[in-house]
Order: sequence, then structure tokens, then C-alpha cells
Amino acid sequence: MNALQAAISEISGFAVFDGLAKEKIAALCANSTIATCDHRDILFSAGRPALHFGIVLSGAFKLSKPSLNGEDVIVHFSTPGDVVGAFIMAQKAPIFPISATAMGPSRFLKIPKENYLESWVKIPELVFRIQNLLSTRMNILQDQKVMSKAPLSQKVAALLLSLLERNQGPDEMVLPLPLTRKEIAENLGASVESVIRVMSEWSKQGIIETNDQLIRVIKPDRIIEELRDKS
Amino acid sequence: MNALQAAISEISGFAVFDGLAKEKIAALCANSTIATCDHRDILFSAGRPALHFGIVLSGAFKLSKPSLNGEDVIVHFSTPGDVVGAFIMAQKAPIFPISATAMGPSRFLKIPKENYLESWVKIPELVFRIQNLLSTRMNILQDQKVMSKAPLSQKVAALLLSLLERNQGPDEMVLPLPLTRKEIAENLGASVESVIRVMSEWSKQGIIETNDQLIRVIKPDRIIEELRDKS
DNA sequence: CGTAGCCTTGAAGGTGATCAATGTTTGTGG
DNA sequence: CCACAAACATTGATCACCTTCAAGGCTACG
Repeated sequence: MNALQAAISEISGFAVFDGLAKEKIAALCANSTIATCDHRDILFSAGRPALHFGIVLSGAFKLSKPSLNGEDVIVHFSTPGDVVGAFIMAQKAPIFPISATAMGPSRFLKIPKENYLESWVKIPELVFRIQNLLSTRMNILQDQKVMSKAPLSQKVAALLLSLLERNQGPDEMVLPLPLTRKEIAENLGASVESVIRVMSEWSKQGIIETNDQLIRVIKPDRIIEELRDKS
Repeated sequence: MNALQAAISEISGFAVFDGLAKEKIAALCANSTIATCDHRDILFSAGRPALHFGIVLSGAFKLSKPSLNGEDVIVHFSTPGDVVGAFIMAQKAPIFPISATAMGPSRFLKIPKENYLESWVKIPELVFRIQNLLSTRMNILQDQKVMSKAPLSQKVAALLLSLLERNQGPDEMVLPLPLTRKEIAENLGASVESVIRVMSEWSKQGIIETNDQLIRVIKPDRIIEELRDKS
């Protein structure tokens, strides 16, 4: 359980637990385990019974759902501090509505759902923080929906900016997670080829720069400009 | 406050309050008011300070958000029993992220946000029910996102079926809210003309029938069939 | 060293947007 | 009660954006 102790120190820095004593956090995370994932490991699958929720410790996970035509659609990118599976608690026999897959080496704290029922929900402040995270996610979804009629370049621009906002790493202008063109396409509901056409144009113009699936934004203003009214 | 008493009887039938005593519900709704709206009345506007949340009593409201090009995008249709504005509670100085507009004559119970902080959050069961409603809404958004690459006819089909599911009225096969083609288009991120082309084809084939913005599904199987894999 | 996953580019084709014109219904004020 | 405006519904023609298909190159990894 030493690793668990370390994890608890780790998560005490996350916004959800801000201001809570370590002992309290430890109690909230009783019986939790740490899942260590490699690239493309599946944390949980859509349709499976959900016995735990949890928090992303490091790395990133993509949350996806199969579509009618068989392809997967990425619904959300989860980065450290994100609570995943918070909605399962409200149901009697909870089922994961989506699948979670690691993007690069990642770690996840698996918390039994009983903990939520027994201790988390008793702390109003905690309920608010969770709702805050969910609210953020709902807003991202809504904002993307609002852009459904916009040209692809604007969608890509909005996605990059939205991911940059979460950035807490050392380099302000590098996206906080490794992202392939395919994943961008799967998230925006576009084809890989179209995404590539948009982004290689930006690369040529020196607006962005990518190596090894890490995307660096060189000229953020140009990306923001992309979102301006083009009519 | 007689009207309020009546409203409380009304909402005691909604899923959120199932099993709660009338007195308790009355306490939860202390200082609430009833907003009576006509068609197209605006209940609240995106960007405005949010001092209350609430529950749809009757009629329906569309929740929308302006897009970059100025047009409004409908993010969600709220029907009786829906909790609207539940996410504002988690913030210090809450702002409505979306606008709510009445679709036909509708009524809404406005509950001060303080109530949530003081009494609602103290009842775990209530927290779960709220999260359940939010979860449903999140799932609808996610499901629509998953369909982003599907042809328009499938999106319309999915929308009709999803609205039929909420149906509690006398006629199983009539959508529970008045819906214009324009609103469908604004919700799906399509143009009115395209929606019309899809739906008039269905009308011709006797699959659906519309009078006065009430849509009746005559042959649900044909709509479901529309969602089958077309590859 | 071969496979798997990702990136890239070009050409062809389609779905749906846009534009324009007209009909219909609803609501409003003189 | 009529006239006029506003919102909604409809249909056709044109065009753009993006998808699909095809083919090839690159890198990582067993």
C-alpha cells in the first residue's frame, strides 16, 4: 500500500481535493487500487458493469464509444485530475457508457463505487467539485455541438485551444497529451485525411509544429484568428 | 402561494422527488416562484448571472447557445420533470452557459440556488437523482456526437426516437413537444431545407405525419430501420 | 525484417449547404 | 375584420466542402 500512499499525496494537489486533509483523502480512497497502463491499454469497456470510478493520475485516456458503422468516436480526452465514471454512481446496476483507453503510459486510481455512496456524497464541497468537473465536460460537449456547422479548420482550431487551456505542464504551448491525427479526426467526426490537410497547411505556415505526436502551437494568435467570423 | 402548493403536488410525481414527503418537497422549494411562459418567451439568457435553477412543470423549453456565425444552436430539449440549471450551483458566481426559450405555453418552477446549497445537497438520494438527470443529458449529447458522421436521415431518425422515449402523454407515438423543422435543423446542425427534404420524403411514404408542429410517428419500425447499418 | 500503426498526397464523387423564389400559417394593429 | 408582417414550410438549381478510395512512405517494435 505504499504506492497508494504516494498516489494520495499526488491527488491531494488536484482541484477536486483542494483544501482537504490527507487523512480525509485517504479515507475517501479506501480500498482503491492503482491501474498502470501502457499505450493503448483498455481501462474499461463500454457496456461492462461498472464497479468503480476514479481519477486520472498521469498520462491521458481517451473516452470513446462505438458508432453504428463500427468506428469508434472519441467523446472526451481525460487528463490528470479528471474524474472518470462519476455518473455511474447514480444507477443501481451501473454500466460504463463508454470505453477508456490509455494514450501513452498512464496511471489511474480506481476507487470502489461504494466509497462514493458512503463517504464522498456526505461532503457537500466534494459534490460541488465533482459537479464542477462534469459541468466542464458538459460544456466542452456543448461547445463542440455548437460548432457542428463550422468548417473543419475551425473545429480543429477550437480543439487545440481547448486542450491548451488545460495545460499545466512546463511548456505552455505544447498540448498536454500525445495526439494522433486519427484521434483528432475521431474526436471531431471527420476523416483523417481532412484533418491532415488542415494541419499540414498550418505546419507549412509555421503555425504549429509536431514531433512524435506532441503538438506545439507556435503562433496561437493565428489559431485564434481561425475562429473569427469568416463571413 | 396557493399556486406554489399546487405546483408542489405536481412535482411530487416527477422522478426526482419520487418517494419524498410533500412537506420535505415544500421545504426544498422554499421561496420558489412559478414562471408562466408563452411561446418564444425567454426564461433566461446565456451569459447572465444565475440566481436560480429549477424544474420544468409543463410544456417544453429549448436550451440554446449562439454560435460563432451568429445562429443559435439548440443544445437540448427540456420536457416536464427536467431539472434545468443544475450545474450552476458548483460555481461561486454562476453564469448561465445557455439560454432557455419556451416552446409553446410552458411553466417553470424557479428555485433559489441557495436552496440547493442548504437543503438539496444534504440528501444523498436527491444528489443521485440530479446526477441521474445530468447523466441522461450527457448521454444524449454523447450519442449525438457519435452520430456526427452519419447521414442526416439517421440523425433525424435518432432524434425522433430519442424524443419519443421520453413520452409520457396519452398518445405513445406523438412527440411530447411541438417541434418546427427549423428547430430540428438547429439541433442537428443542419439546414432547414435538408431536414425538410428528409422529412417530407417520410411524410410521402406515410412513415410520419405532422399537423401544427406536432409530429406523429406512424411506422416506428421504418424509423428504426433507418438507423440500421447502411453499408 | 516484416507487420502494424500512423502520416501524406492526389483524384473523383457525393451529401448537404446555400441561394432564390413562393406558398402557408400565425399573429398584430389599425 | 382586414391588411400586413413575421415565422414557418417547400421546392429546385448550383456549388463547396469533405469523404472516400487508392497508393505510397515513414517509424516503431516484435
